[in-house]
Amino acid sequence: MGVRKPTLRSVAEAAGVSTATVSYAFSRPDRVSAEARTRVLAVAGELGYAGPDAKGRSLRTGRTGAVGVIFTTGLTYAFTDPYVTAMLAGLAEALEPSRTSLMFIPFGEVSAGMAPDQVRRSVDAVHRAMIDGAVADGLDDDHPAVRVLAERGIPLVRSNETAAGPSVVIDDRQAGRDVGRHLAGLGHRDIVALVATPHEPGRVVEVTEQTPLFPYSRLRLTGLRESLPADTRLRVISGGSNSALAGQVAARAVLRGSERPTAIAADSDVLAAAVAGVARERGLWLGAGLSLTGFDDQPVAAELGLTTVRQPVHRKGFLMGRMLVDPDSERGRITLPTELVVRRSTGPAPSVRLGE
Amino acid sequence: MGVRKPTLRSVAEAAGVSTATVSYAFSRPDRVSAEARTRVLAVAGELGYAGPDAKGRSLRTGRTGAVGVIFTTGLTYAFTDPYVTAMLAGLAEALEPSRTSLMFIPFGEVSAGMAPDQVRRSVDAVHRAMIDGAVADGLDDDHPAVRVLAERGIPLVRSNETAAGPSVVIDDRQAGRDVGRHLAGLGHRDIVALVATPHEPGRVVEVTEQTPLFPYSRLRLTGLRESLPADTRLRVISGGSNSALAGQVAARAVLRGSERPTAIAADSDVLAAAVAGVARERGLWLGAGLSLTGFDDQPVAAELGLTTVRQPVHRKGFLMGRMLVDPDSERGRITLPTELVVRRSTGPAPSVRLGE
DNA sequence: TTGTACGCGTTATCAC
DNA sequence: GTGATAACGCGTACAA
Repeated sequence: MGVRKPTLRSVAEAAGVSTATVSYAFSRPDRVSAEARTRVLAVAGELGYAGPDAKGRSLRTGRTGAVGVIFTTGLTYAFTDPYVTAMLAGLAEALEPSRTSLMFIPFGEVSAGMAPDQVRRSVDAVHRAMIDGAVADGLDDDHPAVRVLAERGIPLVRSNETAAGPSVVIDDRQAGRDVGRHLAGLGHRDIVALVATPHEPGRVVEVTEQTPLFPYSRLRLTGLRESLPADTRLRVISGGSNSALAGQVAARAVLRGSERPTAIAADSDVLAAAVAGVARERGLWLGAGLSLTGFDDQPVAAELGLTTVRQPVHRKGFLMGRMLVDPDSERGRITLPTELVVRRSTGPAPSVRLGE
Repeated sequence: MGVRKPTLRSVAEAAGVSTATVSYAFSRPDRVSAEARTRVLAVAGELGYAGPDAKGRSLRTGRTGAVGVIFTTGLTYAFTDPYVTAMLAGLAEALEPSRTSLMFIPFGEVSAGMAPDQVRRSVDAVHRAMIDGAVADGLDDDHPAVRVLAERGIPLVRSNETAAGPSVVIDDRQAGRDVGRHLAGLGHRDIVALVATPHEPGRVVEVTEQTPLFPYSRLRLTGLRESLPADTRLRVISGGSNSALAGQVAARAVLRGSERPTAIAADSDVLAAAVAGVARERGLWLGAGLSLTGFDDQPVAAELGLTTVRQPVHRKGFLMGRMLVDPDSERGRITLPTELVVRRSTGPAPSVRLGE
């Protein structure tokens, strides 16, 4: 006596109707007589049949009712990043009306010299994910995950400007220029750009041409460079992936010794907040001894009086979700506005530099 | 000429082999000769076949490679709650080795008088979710989501003590007693317990016997009551679901006028942090004019010098995940320890009360 | 309402 | 050791 789970077919047999009738009784009540329906439901109840199986249904319909989010940072980090959570909130809001679920797909950090076996396993995860569409932030066109999704024919919406295909973006290069112009206008000629790079935070690296960068960082740096006078000294460093720890170690390295810059342009408010903490330890006054900019304009920026670039993160997530779920929504690329919000963390560069 | 997506069968035909061979070529490389394998992969490449379809495979194997997380708070709120994100981080860590994905399933707030239609749609979402297992926090046994999962035969791990079945819990009642004993020992006899309730934050309600509470709140309140002397005045209020806003409105209501308590026991650090902010506005000194306790011991608690109950949230999530993916892991119920962390936000009750 | 192809792959079993 | 055969897995949609 197999006590196997009841199926739609077994219910149909027990109720003496066709499988189609059972299916309709559950999924399209109006397509079946009330009488037949109650009978089917009664039998189903007796047998402990809970309704059409999700896997069978999705095979048949070709849809899964879920949208994937590809993470390249490890979910543990992702959930602590306010940029990410804000975007997810917007995404969730867009999906809620259609009751579409969200699926989180962790993909290791490829560029950080991931072992081939690791890549393979990550690719497999993307391959196996039961999703109707996907969103991702900062994946270049040649990223394995992007390739796999394309092969599978799964629509992908990204939020980086380097993406070919549907995307919701900001003008990162222009934002970089805005920051550079602001700092240059205040007289800063020795600047450190602090970016996040895809590796475990804790180790400080000097960023060179060869260093793998997130697409947005590259664009912002381009903008930054363009807008700085030729005699500006610009160093680019990273303490690892976007986190307080990365900001701390980087700030400690930079603010120690005589090579201290007059301004630090951080690539996120999270990094900037960490720098602010270290600056305070060192007795540096933001906007005086050290100027500091962030990015995103998360709540922490206002709290700290941080000059930063405001971008509509929540809206970004919302629009990405809409592109996937709403067939009537705008296609192609949507560019959202950014705005430099000047607060008290930036000020005139110290006018006299010793040792020059 | 249908340009339909290639299937395993079409690849098999094109390569002149059986479907089994193609399947093995992708999923069990060792089960097929290297020669046949390369041929199959070559043909697959030509046809643009990306490998076995996830939906077909999952129907056949009965597995989806994902576990669900049931949310009753709206994803938008969830992502901003440090308790939730910490638990998710732990969960993600447990799932990562098996490359299991995480699926977020929003379920409206049932107890808050959800419309029947809403309930139905939420139930459907749980029904349709393609998951092998699920975790949930604070769902009672009679919650619709719990019922559906049981009917579907999907393993569920919860983190509330009221759960029958697998769970990872803390002793909430004991934690409540610890808080009560601490406050009573400091002489407090007029206490407000501030809890989260499942409704939109912003409106303050006095909690009565009939008010729907999260299971953990009920237990903590029981413990709190047990440990307070008989002459203690205890009021229980809520400003809505766990959030800064809920804490703010509740604190404003409570700290205004002559009915002000000498201590507030908040059910989370998030709520307590909000209370601390309002207290500061009112010129109340924590630990002197007003004593305040939190719950969870999130980083913010240490920052604010908040007396709170420490619970291993990350570990909770990790163990829940392990129970689902690791068949060798401990079954049944795991109880994790809590600890009252006394900081400067609690102090002796003002010795003389006016108006008594 | 019902009969019945069809969606796509997996895996035990068998034959060489 | 390799490859093929064929029986599933569960529901949906179209035609009758």
